[in-house]
Amino acid sequence: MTNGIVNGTSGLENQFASLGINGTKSAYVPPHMRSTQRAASSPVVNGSGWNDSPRTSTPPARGGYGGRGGYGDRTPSGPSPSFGGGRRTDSWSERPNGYQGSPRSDNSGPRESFGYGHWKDGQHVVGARNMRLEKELYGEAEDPSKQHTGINFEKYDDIPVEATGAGVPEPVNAFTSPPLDPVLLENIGYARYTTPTPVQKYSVPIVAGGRDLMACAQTGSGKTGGFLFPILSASFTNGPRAPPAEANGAPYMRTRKAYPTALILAPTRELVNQIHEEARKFAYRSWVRPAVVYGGADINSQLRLIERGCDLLSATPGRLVDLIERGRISLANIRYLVLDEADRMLDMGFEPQIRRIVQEEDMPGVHDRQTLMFSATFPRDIQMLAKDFLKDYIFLSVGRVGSTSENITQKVEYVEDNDKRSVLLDLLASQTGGLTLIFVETKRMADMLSDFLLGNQLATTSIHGDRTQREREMALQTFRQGRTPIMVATAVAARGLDIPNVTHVINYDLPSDIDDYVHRIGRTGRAGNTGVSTAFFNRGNKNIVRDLVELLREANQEIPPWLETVAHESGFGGGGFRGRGGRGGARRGATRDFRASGGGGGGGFGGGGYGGGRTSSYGGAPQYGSYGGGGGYSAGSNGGGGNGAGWW
DNA sequence: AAAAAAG
Repeated sequence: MTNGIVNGTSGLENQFASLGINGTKSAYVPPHMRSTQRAASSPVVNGSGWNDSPRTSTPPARGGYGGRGGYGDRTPSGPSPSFGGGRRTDSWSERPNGYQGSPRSDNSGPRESFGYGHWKDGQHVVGARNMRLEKELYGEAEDPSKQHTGINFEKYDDIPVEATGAGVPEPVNAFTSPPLDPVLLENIGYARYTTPTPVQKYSVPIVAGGRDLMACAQTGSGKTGGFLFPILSASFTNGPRAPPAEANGAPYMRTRKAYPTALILAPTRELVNQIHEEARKFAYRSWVRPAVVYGGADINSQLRLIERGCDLLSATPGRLVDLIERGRISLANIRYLVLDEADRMLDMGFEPQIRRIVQEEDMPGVHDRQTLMFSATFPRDIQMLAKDFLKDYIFLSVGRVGSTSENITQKVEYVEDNDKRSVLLDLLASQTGGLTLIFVETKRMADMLSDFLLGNQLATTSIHGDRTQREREMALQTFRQGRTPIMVATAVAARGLDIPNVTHVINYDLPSDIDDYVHRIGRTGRAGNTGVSTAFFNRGNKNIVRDLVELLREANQEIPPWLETVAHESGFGGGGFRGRGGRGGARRGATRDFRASGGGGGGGFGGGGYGGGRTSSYGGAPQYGSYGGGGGYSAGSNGGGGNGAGWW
């Protein structure tokens, strides 16, 4: 049994492997060689007779799906309203009830059925290709808003990974079958993902091995794929699970209740929407019907949609509870529970709702499901809370432990409240291209500031919780498209949103919690791209200054001397009480497996299985060795601007 | 103290 493994994905053994020295592992392909080699000869898919399927960086042309049979009917007819009877068997449960998976969401005519698969007689019947749908899901090869190119693979392989817990499996180094289902590999190819990110390399075998997971990974590091890939892969292979018989014995087909097998919870509506869109990409042509529910939108249309298929459900907590109360969704069939932005989901505002959904409805217990938690930050007290929902989990930490990405150049400027507007205008005037996201602390300030910017002929939109859902989604859309390249936002946009081409995040108001800061600036510098963040700091922000300085130091950022002085002077005073009971002096930022640092002292470890895992930091290959200047932001504003320590 | 999440 391995109690703890510590690995860097560019560790020595991998370098040896690339030289052919280590014959036992799959050959390591240097990052810069991967796409070319793949396009030239090496098929991604192997081990299941799919080697003849062409794979290039673009989806194969129609008909290029030249695989073999074995998936049964792949005729263009796709699923028709006629199937649905008959008996099936599957490896998840044996129920002679003729259940064939979710109702079709493609019952509007044969042509519309293209792109949707089904499960029949223990076989995954993959739907025919649907070029219109593919275009919608994956975009054009040239459309940058639909894809994640620019991924800095060189940097990915310098990212240290730390996995602790009993029996950590070896990471995978490529998208291959096994362990991934061939249908999923096809979809990954359509989405033009070529190499798993570090979090995916680990999460795939961990989830495939039936383990629970607490994953702490940098923003923009592929967390969504980290849970969607293993869940969808297993779902494709295992087929649907028949819903349990209702207590009243009524045949389930007569109820209009949905029985998802995977549930993904996230803290904002927009994030849930984004996850759902990713799920649609990777569930393409399979039997799995992704669905999404969240508040602020018409519930009846959501009800109609989940009636047409709801196998993998992305939801915000409030609307989900509503639908459970209405008897339209049951969690009795859940196999996989995912908490995205898990530290937020278990924070004061959400924890009671989460507890209700997970523990007080009909969801299978912790031993009868797999639970996965993901976040960029994972404070120790939240980890302790999280153990209620996990069993003998593996803790995964990707990236500089508990710190932010060096892809982001972080600047801090001293700006009095009264000067913020004019400094902001100067800052925006010096912008060149790219999108700018401006964070403020209150909804009212978001309105006022966006009005102010609009009054200065700057194409600006805003997003916050008092705007209608329609307005929120429109704001996000015009921002993404660059029609309003400036967006003023509250915390609603701080987490998880993946908006390509955000080059600048401005903390017009600093948050009081350093983790909020980490998530906010994580809206830029995504997927290996670089970005800039600027924070306006003044005496009102003393409460965050020590954590901020510490964070900047860990991320190898320049620290303005005056800021260091302030941090020093605030001593014990600033921090102190954080309003979140119990957190007290718990060190923030340094996100480690709390089990490894004496966490057992407080009441033992729930699962009981954790023997002696240890955490040690990865000290091997030079991390971010090539990161040099950062591109012209180094000498700038921070030091000079006359912000002496005398202010304090 | 504020934001988010049900209506």
